[in-house]
Amino acid sequence: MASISVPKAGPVASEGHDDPRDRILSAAGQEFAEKGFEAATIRDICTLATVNVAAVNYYFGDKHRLYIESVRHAHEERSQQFPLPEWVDGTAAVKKLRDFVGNMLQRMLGFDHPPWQVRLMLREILHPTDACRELVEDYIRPHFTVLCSILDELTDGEMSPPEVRRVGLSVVGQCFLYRAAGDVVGMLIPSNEIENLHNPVDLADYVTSFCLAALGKHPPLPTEVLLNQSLSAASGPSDQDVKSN
Amino acid sequence: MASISVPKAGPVASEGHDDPRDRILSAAGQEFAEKGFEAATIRDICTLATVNVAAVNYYFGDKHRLYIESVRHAHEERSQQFPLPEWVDGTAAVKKLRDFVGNMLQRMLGFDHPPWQVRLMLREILHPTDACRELVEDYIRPHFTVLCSILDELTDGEMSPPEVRRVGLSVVGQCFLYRAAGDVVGMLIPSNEIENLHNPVDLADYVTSFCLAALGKHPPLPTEVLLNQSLSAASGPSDQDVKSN
DNA sequence: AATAGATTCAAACAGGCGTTTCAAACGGTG
DNA sequence: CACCGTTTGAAACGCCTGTTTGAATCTATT
Repeated sequence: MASISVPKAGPVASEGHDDPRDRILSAAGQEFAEKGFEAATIRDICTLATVNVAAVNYYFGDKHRLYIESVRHAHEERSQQFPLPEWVDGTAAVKKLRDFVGNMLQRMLGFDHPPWQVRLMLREILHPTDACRELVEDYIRPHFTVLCSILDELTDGEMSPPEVRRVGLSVVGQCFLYRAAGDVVGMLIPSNEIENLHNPVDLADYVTSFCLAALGKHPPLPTEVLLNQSLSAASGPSDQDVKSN
Repeated sequence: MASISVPKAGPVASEGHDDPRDRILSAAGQEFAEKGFEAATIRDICTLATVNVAAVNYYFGDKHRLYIESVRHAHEERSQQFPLPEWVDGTAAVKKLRDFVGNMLQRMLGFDHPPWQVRLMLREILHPTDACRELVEDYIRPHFTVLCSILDELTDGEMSPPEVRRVGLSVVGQCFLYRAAGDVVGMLIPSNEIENLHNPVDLADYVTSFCLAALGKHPPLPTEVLLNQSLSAASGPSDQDVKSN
């Protein structure tokens, strides 16, 4: 009784995408991302995954453990899709910052509709549950650490680590708003303006410029056209294709 | 049948705080804020409000309309608690910006634990439902408009309205991160650092300085001690009071 | 082919949910 | 007091939830 049979808990578990376990994980991620833990139902998940309701209990034990696993699955997948940029030695810190911001915005906002993985992770960030700590340590902290090291390099150690972290949060915050409160932003800003100024690419240029100007590494802001050009020109292997290695 | 009896829909509805309708509204706000729409149960709400379950149907019709009303109730209460700052003619734009940011952070982060009103509104911002549009028009847009006018004044019209809005979102985003993703921020930053650098007052100084520096209205960033002093000194009457102790 | 285990399935379970019912209690008015 | 509309109360109604059951089916080894 109750001894949740763990059928394939071994390391070699899921490869084929028609593995029922994978299908459940994927369906659960989408449902949890869209409706949240409470509102998503096991029946809907199983219908979407074309498996019987009992399969959830069979593979994961219960709904809560399915949720935990689906969050892990989501951020592992997303890590592979958008790996951290890597730069050759000697890359200018300014370019690194622009690449990083571009990568972060691409990851957060996506090209079109952001995939369910991002929305699921966002839910966990906004209303943390057990799955949060792992998400932070495996996914968020590594990214944030890279950002801080870029900022530190950029300012030649003029700022203390705590100050660097604060600036890092400023950078993240500017991007995060669009992801977390995107609907409200869309209500505050005319739609044509959103396309022109608030798309991932232009936003990356803008946020970078804003940050550089604040740090005194660039002229003050209302000179964006020039900055856009210089930054776009400077960005060799552009965003999104970061995984050039 | 089903003609939801609206007992006191008239203008003079609720004053005394032992009005059952008010008690339900308050209890519902807390429950919805803490658990979300789906997870909050009418039975728990009614227990908290010390009324019978039937009272919800009697006063509000159903759970959904109770939710809508509780969101409205929350942002109306919060608007009174933290009204927009008002300045005498001739107040420096720099000071206005600092006041505005301070007010926003106090409203978002509160002195200690943010009250349920803020958390309920946050839920609506993050996962908008029917109640969102009203929240935006009555609460968020007025604030954002004030911020934009301050930024416009600050830059002497050097920036176009769209550019001003973009800078406005940068300011909001930096504050919003702490409210929406506060738990994750707490995991990324050492706790003593949070108290020292990430409290509402110091954050207001920092965000203001960051923005001013980016706009070229102040020296670049790593000179915060000086800026802090000048800004704090400049802040005359209001600041909604940051509890002067 | 036979066996043993892993996996799937339809069906049912107990419990909690939002909502409704209808009678009792209330409170001001003739 | 008797009246009547308003408000409260305990109990019940379906419905849907997560979970479990036990038999049927598949898969691979003997």
